[in-house]
Amino acid sequence: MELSNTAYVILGALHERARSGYDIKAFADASTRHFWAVSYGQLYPELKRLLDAGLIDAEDQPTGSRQRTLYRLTRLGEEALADWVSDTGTRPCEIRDEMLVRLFFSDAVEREKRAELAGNMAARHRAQANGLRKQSEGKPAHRENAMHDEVLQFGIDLHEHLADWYARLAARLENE
Amino acid sequence: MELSNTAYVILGALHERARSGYDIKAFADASTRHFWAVSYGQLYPELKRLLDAGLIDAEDQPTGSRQRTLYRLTRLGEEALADWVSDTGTRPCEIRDEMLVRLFFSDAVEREKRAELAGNMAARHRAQANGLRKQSEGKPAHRENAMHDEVLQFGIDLHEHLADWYARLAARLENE
DNA sequence: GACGACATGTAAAGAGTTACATGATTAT
DNA sequence: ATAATCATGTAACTCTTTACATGTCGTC
Repeated sequence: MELSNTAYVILGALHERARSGYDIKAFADASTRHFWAVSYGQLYPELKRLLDAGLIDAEDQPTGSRQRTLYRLTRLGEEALADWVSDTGTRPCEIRDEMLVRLFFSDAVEREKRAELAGNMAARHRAQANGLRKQSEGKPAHRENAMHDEVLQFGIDLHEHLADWYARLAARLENE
Repeated sequence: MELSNTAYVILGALHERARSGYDIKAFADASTRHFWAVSYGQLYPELKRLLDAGLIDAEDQPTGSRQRTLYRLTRLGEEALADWVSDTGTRPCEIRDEMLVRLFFSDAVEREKRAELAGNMAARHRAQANGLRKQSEGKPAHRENAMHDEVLQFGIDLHEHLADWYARLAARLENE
């Protein structure tokens, strides 16, 4: 049975430790968000599917009268995750950037608008780089999750590159 | 009435000149594809909506008995496009990269697999950079569409950056 | 007592892809 | 001839977001 990529993000989150749905969401927001976002609308139905498929187990663990379901990987789930990660086949990297579409068609508007748009894009990526950097400063490196740190650094470098690129463009457009 | 971003890509394509649906798709594939892809499944229904909304005109222009509908912007469509491009407000840049998700969780597999994955990602972006470069080599610069060339160069630089980044990671993982 | 974090979920809508179906024209 | 390109479209499906609904726990 085919699993969605989001399902594998869930399996990956549970590979580290048992988590609640809320916790999985928090994990994704704090780590995969910049290249794979997950919303509650997908998360909870997906957890049900993974449970039915026997890839995860559920355990009730309420705090007082606040309900809480802890999920953990089954051996089957562990295997499914390992198999999936082992596939090194090429897949497309999808980018959808509304501001870049506007920039692409911005010959239709005045130079000032174009420069402003480019400047805002630079700021957007600078902010994102800073947000990711703040994440990386907090926690010490874990040997068993070295790739988590690599990918975080990847995001910082990427958004720094993008911020620099748009800043240069904005400067050129301002002095045109 | 709210238009989708894809609708604006269509308006933008028609801003340059009148085009058929097929031609709009070819334009998008050759220019906006690397940051905003468009499929036939969206394109033709969207053309109908834009027609109903009065933002574009349709003219029948068959070649022999092969049907062909040429679309062009109305004044209303021209205004809608200019208004949309003039909005410099910040919008998120969405990235969804399945291979990067695998890389993120690849602590679960052997070093060789990790290195192979990173190497394949480097190759993927190198190929994409080369594809975009080929596009840019063909045609001479047009003053009235300067931003088209800027955004194309943006794509080349971006994928070159990504290819370099993953190549360095792959090298590090191989020598670990 | 109020606020922020913890916690679970659904319904509806929207966006987008894939696969299919059909047929004409042009270049090799 | 036959393959590539030009050309139009739909149906089914998948994915994802948004908005809503509900309630608890810990802290200021």
